[in-house]
Amino acid sequence: MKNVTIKDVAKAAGVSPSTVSRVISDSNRISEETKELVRRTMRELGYHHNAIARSLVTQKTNTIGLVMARPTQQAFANPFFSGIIQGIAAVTQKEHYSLILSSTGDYREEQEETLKLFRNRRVDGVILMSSRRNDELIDQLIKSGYPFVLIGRSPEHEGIPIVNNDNIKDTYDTVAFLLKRNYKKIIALSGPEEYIVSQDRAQGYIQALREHGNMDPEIICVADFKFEDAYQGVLDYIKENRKKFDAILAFDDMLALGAIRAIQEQGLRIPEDVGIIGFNDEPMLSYLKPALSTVRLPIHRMGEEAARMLIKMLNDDSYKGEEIILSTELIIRDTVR
Amino acid sequence: MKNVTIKDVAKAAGVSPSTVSRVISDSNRISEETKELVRRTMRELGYHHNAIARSLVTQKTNTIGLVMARPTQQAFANPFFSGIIQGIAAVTQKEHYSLILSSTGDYREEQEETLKLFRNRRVDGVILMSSRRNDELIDQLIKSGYPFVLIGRSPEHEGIPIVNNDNIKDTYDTVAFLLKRNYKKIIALSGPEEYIVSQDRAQGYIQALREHGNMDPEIICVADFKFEDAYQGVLDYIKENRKKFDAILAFDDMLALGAIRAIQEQGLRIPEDVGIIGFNDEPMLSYLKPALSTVRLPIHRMGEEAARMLIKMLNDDSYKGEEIILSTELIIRDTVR
DNA sequence: TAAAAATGTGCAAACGTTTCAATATCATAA
DNA sequence: TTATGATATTGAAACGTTTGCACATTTTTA
Repeated sequence: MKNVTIKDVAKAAGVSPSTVSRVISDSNRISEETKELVRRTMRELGYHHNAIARSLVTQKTNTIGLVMARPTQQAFANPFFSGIIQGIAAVTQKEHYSLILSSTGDYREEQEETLKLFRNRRVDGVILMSSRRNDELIDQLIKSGYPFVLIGRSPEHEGIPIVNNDNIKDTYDTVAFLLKRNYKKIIALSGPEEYIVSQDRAQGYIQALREHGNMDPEIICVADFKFEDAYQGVLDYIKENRKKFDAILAFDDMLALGAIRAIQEQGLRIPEDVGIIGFNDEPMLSYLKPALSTVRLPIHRMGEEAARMLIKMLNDDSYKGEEIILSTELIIRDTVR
Repeated sequence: MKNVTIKDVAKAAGVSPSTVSRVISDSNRISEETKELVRRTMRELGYHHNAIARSLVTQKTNTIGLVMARPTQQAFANPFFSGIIQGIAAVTQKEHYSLILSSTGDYREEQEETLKLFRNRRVDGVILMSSRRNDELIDQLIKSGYPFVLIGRSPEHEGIPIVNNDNIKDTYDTVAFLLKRNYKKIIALSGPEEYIVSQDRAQGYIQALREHGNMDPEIICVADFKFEDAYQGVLDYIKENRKKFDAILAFDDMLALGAIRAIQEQGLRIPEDVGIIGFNDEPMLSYLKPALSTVRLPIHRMGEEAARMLIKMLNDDSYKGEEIILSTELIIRDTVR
């Protein structure tokens, strides 16, 4: 019941361990007959390579890490992250990489955990699933020369490998669209402003309003990208201001869901009294009634591209990654007139 | 820029590598002064242990694998799995285990991948996120003596470590509840019957009807635990049978969502004309209108318990795991009268 | 005061690979 | 023939730990 090692195979086949190793890597310095013999022996003995031992000498783990960069609870509650993971998993699996998940309670801890992943040689690289202002983790990774790809962007770090959509432009366009549909007073509903994605969308929103010169921007910022927070936030806003808006642009579908709930509860009609557009296109919400209009992000694809890029970086020293900006699509369903 | 190893620390501190190693493991055979000295040296040199090298000798990876046992796409589309992962991640993180994600396109492939995880010594154990009839993977794992915990159950394998709810009973109770609320003709809406969870719920449903002796069971089986399939399935059923039911028990919230959509589209009212209950209590759906009534599973907790059990098995040879059956809670919201 | 026990440390082997450099074998060219 | 170069194979070191055993020193016991 002991593990079959390369040495066992070597002995049984009457060759040296180095030969067996070369057969495994299909080196062209080994004759066909020997290869055949060794392969047969491996099969007979039930040999399987030991990834640990291999990693020790090659200094590669063939593993990439996935760091949420959000509190676990929060991250998993939002289907956006599941989509990203799914995309990443598809690629890692195909490329024979393992995927390890790192997710902790808070940002500080996560930063530490991520660095440990590298220092303890558990991963060859990581994918960061979101970024915040002055992201120290990114500083550290760059300083240490640890390979990573960011899903999102970091204004303070020019030229790092990222996969993203153009949030400023996408938001700008969406606001412009709402104005064209004759909505007069559009407010924004954002998650925590420490995230770059919140900032970028806010910027696009503000810019669009300014350029169309017809009103002041107004952003409701809630504590988390969750419907509970959005629900409460919008409810409070309505009560305080006695309405005073006819459209909400939510920076996330979950937020949009909360907004819908609050609005309906106040007896306002969607989309007649208030129009709503979200972000992400969480599939489930297209089954809502009214079905949510939203800016569709190629979420799955973003995960794929990030994984592909990272793996390429790991295998080609001359490749330092790039900036991939994917385009989005405005999906209009029931929540705008 | 080279990696600081135990040897470097040893040299710098003027002790032997074994002493350094013993300081790391906080052996009580080392004097306090030596420990202090070595620790200081480690800090000064910026030492971090190499998990790979450690694993090679200890024959432990401190890593557990997560196998979906569902096609990737399907698994991630259902929030149930995110919840489980979240629970598992919480525990692994606390116990300093790494979590690796295995998910492939199909069952066959996944089986192979899972065994590889063990054979290539990447994991110490795995958590299986669901089971099917005559699950061969489970056979193999048992045969090879690889530690695992199943979330769910497998009728063919008595006494294996599992975390589950009592699906038969829970479904039975739910049907009984609907009957008490005076629903007369309850049909079931199930996912693929190859999954044990589908079978168990079907059994509970059938049993409840039989014992209350008032009608024949009728189960709509759709291809996947997804709303699209449920929507179409229920639509077809209504059209074929010109209704003929006043309640649907969906074996999953996603299915319930699809059912709601189909029913509303046919101009039937919920809950007056048709009552609906789902399974899982996906949080998002409580924000639906009408808010979904559902059997709440302690999803997060299930993940936690599974991880805890597995880790205990890995660290205590005498502990072979157990059967943890968690209780559920019927949450009544708007979709039943 | 000698023997026994406790305490602290080091040596060297082992974990299972990969890979550099060296060697053995054989056909080819001069 | 003999040197020349391919071709095929091997030996041994290295990757960074842990750990059983031996050794040396100190303390305790009788």
